[in-house]
Amino acid sequence: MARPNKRTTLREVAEATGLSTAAVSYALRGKHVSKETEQRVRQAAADLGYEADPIARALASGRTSMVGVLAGDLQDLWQQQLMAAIGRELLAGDRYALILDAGGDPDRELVLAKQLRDQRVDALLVSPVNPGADGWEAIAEALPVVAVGDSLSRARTAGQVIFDNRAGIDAVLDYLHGLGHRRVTVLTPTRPSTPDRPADVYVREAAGRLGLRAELVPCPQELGEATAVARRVLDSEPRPTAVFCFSDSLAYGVYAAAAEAALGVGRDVSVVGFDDHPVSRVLTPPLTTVDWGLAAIAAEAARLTVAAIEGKRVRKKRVLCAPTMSERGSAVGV
Amino acid sequence: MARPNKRTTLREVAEATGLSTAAVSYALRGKHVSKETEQRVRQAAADLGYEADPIARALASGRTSMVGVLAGDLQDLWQQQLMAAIGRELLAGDRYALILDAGGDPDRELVLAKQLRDQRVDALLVSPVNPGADGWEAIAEALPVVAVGDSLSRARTAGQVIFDNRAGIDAVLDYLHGLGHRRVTVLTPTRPSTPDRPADVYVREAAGRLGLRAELVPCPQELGEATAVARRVLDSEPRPTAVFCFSDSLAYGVYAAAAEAALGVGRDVSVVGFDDHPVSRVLTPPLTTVDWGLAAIAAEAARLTVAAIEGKRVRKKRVLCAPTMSERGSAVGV
DNA sequence: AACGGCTGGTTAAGCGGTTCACTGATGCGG
DNA sequence: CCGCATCAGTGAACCGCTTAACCAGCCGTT
Repeated sequence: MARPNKRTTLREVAEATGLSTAAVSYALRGKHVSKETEQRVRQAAADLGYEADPIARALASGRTSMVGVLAGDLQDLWQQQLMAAIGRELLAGDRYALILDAGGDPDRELVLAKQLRDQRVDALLVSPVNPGADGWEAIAEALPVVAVGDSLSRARTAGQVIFDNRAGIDAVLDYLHGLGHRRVTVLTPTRPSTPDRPADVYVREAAGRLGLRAELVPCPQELGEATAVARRVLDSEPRPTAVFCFSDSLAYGVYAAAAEAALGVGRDVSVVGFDDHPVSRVLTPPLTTVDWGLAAIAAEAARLTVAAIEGKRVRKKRVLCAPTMSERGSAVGV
Repeated sequence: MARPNKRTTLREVAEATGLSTAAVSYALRGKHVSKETEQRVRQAAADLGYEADPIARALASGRTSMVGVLAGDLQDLWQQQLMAAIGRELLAGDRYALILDAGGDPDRELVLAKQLRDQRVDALLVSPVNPGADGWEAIAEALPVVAVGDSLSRARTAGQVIFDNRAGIDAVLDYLHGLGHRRVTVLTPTRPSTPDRPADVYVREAAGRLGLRAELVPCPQELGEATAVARRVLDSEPRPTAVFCFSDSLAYGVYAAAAEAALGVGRDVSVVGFDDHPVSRVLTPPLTTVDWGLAAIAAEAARLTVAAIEGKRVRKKRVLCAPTMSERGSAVGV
């Protein structure tokens, strides 16, 4: 009763055409009716300016045409880019992205996921998020879940777009090792409750293999806080010769801290990022980073999600994204 | 019928307590029932794990607890930031942001606004968007519209958060003039169908007043395209001594183009931005820009929106954001 | 004693679609 | 010419919640 705005309803179209509401409903979705009445109904609907109410439709059919998108941390600029791209991609397919931001808090992810499920979204697209916790099962049971992220998730999903993190990490550490670096600090996103992420393990393994000292330091994505952490890292004795950041956002913090300390990035300290955000190439020196192909990721994620909703069986439920090193000027030999 | 997942329904709670569904409905919203039954119902609901279905509720009540947010162009990094902030802000008030991106296409804005209306969002929050076109009236009639943007909109709105664009533009051009610049190129977002935006007018007026030559050049926000445009600007003869960009994203394009041409920003050409995106301070030299106070904007926008939904009368329906020049190293005297 | 006014609750009518089960024609092979 | 499948279309039961309208007590008035 809240909004007494008179939308034209299905019933009115039915009356106008002298058909039953059922017939109209079918006709508008091109099912089960003769070509002729379909045309008649379409015409009448257009004349009356009828458009189906998504809410009513959702209640009756159980479908909403909304996809819940759960972002791990929208402070991360790259994730902002990804969300924007996913939103566009879904909209192109006449679906809406309901984007929620866990703000880097792993405990929050599940709560938000449940909220999205209660909103009756048709599917859930979780982006860099850790679906390791219990409770995800219950959600995956209720609706298709597509995961975009670091590592293969053993949870049941309708699809996964995976960054081959091990390959990316190996590539970067190999690269740094080749340049002669032996003391590397690795800035990782803060994720208090998940101490043993695969990424951390990959780093340790690669470091062991290469015989270099890699110190893992958790770091918030927000620039101010990242700068503060980077400040401490650059102040530490002995100073690492290189800093490897798990996201370009974190690398920006290192640039800021280095500038404050009058240290030259690419001269006094090497920096490598992990995303290839557009602005990274604008920095001085341009940030050497790892490109995952954001556009493709967004497209694949959307494709898998839509396929899952429509119940189509997809050829590849798992898409592996290979890393490409964008070698620029921020990392040099010691 | 689509999802046969058995949620607990209101009816089940009613049966469990021996009350009518109406009583339960009232009780859970703390209305019209005795303290005692309210407790009893709450308990039963908790025991059964009942949570109201938002869709059914929306259909019956006409309220969805979703706010439609229309972004003018999510290629702009600052708008990404703004959307993220608005999303957080609304979520904190138990509302969801349904964010759609017009991608810089003014013709698209109205279409998307209508889609949001049809989704029965409780309110519409339009961010840097031009609600000048016809058709907005019809939307404002159907639901409260809050505008965040450059200029005072004469359209009926439930609230406005306005960047005092004239003040910002004056400040920048005064500043550049004071530094001795007389030939300035102004990069403005592309908005084909709105040739006479207030901002353009402000620029012309200020330029006239100060006696400096200001050339307006439209430019897409996407970095690659912005770089291309900037390239042409920097190649032109005579080269402008300063480039004033209507968003920091555009300024990044100028940085990129300048680097290619081996021109030093702040040496061979001055650059001023218009947003103060976090990374702007990380560039070399740090970008001189105009800060509007993003956090406050997001908070005010959310406040106005929520107030409008709840029908509260607000004290200030119009919030004017004053610009602050963040004077850094990218603009210097000629 | 009759009356009016709470209080705490019930009944039932929606909200605007979807979809299942069913009916009346029509077409068609045998 | 009959039985049977097919096609178009209808009726009505939902989907799960909100809310206007009504009702039965109970208490305090005049």
